[in-house]
Amino acid sequence: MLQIQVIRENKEEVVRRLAKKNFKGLEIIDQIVQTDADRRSTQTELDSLKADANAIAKQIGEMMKSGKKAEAEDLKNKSTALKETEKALQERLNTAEAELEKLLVLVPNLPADVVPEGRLPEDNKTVFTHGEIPALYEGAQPHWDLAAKYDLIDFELGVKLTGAGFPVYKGKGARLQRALINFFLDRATAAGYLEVQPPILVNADSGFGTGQLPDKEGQMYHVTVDDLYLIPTAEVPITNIYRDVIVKAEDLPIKNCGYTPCFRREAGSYGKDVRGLNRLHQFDKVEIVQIQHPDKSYQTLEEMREFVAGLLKDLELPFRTLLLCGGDMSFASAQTYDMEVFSAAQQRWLEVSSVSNFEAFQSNRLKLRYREGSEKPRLAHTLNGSALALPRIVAALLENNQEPDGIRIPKVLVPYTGFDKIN
RNA sequence: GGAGACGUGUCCGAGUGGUUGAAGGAGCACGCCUGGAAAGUGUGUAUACCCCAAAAGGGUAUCGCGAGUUCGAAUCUCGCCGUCUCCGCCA
Repeated sequence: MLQIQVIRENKEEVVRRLAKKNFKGLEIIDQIVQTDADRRSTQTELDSLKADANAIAKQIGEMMKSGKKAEAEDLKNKSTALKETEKALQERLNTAEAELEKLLVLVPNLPADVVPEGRLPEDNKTVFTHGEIPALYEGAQPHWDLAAKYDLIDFELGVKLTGAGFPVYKGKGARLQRALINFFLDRATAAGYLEVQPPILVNADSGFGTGQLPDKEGQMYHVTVDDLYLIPTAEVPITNIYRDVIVKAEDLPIKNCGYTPCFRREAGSYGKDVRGLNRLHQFDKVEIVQIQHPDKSYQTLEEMREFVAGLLKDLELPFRTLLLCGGDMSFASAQTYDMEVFSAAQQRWLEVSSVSNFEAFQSNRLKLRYREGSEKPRLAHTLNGSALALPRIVAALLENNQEPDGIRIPKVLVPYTGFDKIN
């Protein structure tokens, strides 16, 4: 959520920058400015009315003490009359505030200046590539066939237990999952991230805090009996740890990491995009989150990007880093890098990580602030990134490392898997 | 899940309808004191929004959250959330 002061004071600039994000509701900005003006004038009026009423109440109190009952009665009537106006104004203020919030929540974050123009994936800018695209032997298979061949993942069984998109990992397949999770967590910890194990169900306040609600309500599984949501990413509970918190400036950056399963309804997905591990309803991911001072958040974004790239290098996977264009970025992000690995049998790039700086967009919803000395609290910046999402990593590992006699495990993972070959 | 008790500021803790944003204490910050420290002592110590070009200053709201009663609520009523104790159940 953008800060109302920012919109109020820099309306032209906001409109201009939103255009890059392909935001079509520019008239919303006008409505916001107008609703805000109404809200403020109403509050001014209401506050002064309340001040009068408070003063009268105080006088009545003094009269009651000194026994001037009759005079107090007069004042009571006067105060009762004020209350009628007060009630109407209060309702108007409530309406204006609700309306303002409803509108503000519709406005996406402003993209950073370096974000390229464009609305399609083709407009994303490749800023880095690494590794050779492997030449596979004759008869190489896509990961879903390999998973069946070596009995690593049972998609059919998942359908029986739950439904499509909930695979069952077995044997070395399950072990590989565990190995990757541990490897990612160890690396994040070594990089200074504090590991946390958050709940994987969250309440509506948390969903709102990171921007999943109300914008993407349909993307989350909703446990209606208890009104809780299954998290689509650990970003939600981890970032919400800092909801309504004022941290000391010297404690920044705050670095947290965590492993959680993630749940996404993925309504509307179909075809080759969802084949095998490409898109699941439940998947595992290690997430890194930072709370940072506004002056340093872009430097931090680059560090996080480097960190994720380091993981992919160590896993010996060919990858590229994209700087997303305005139209392809998420609602809440100011700047996003996507990391994609090349899946050799499918001959396509698969997104395995998204690293973003949200600037103060999430903080504003979260009321996440930092304080410098004795100054007024100011909104902190939040950042997060996948480090990493497992299924597509597994897909690429299986496909790229397949050899006639089995699938080779990258060296860094062997201590975690306990085997160097799947056969 | 059932019964009961409770929920006050960074912390402890007073406060059952009338200048209470909230006594007192601790902690913290700054100053005095000291060779230095402790002790002592003085001052300060929430957040949001509104008015004001800004600062200064003023106003409103906030004692778990929300609604209500009242001229006036931390104090009374209702709902919700949470904590504790006992019972039940259980990994």
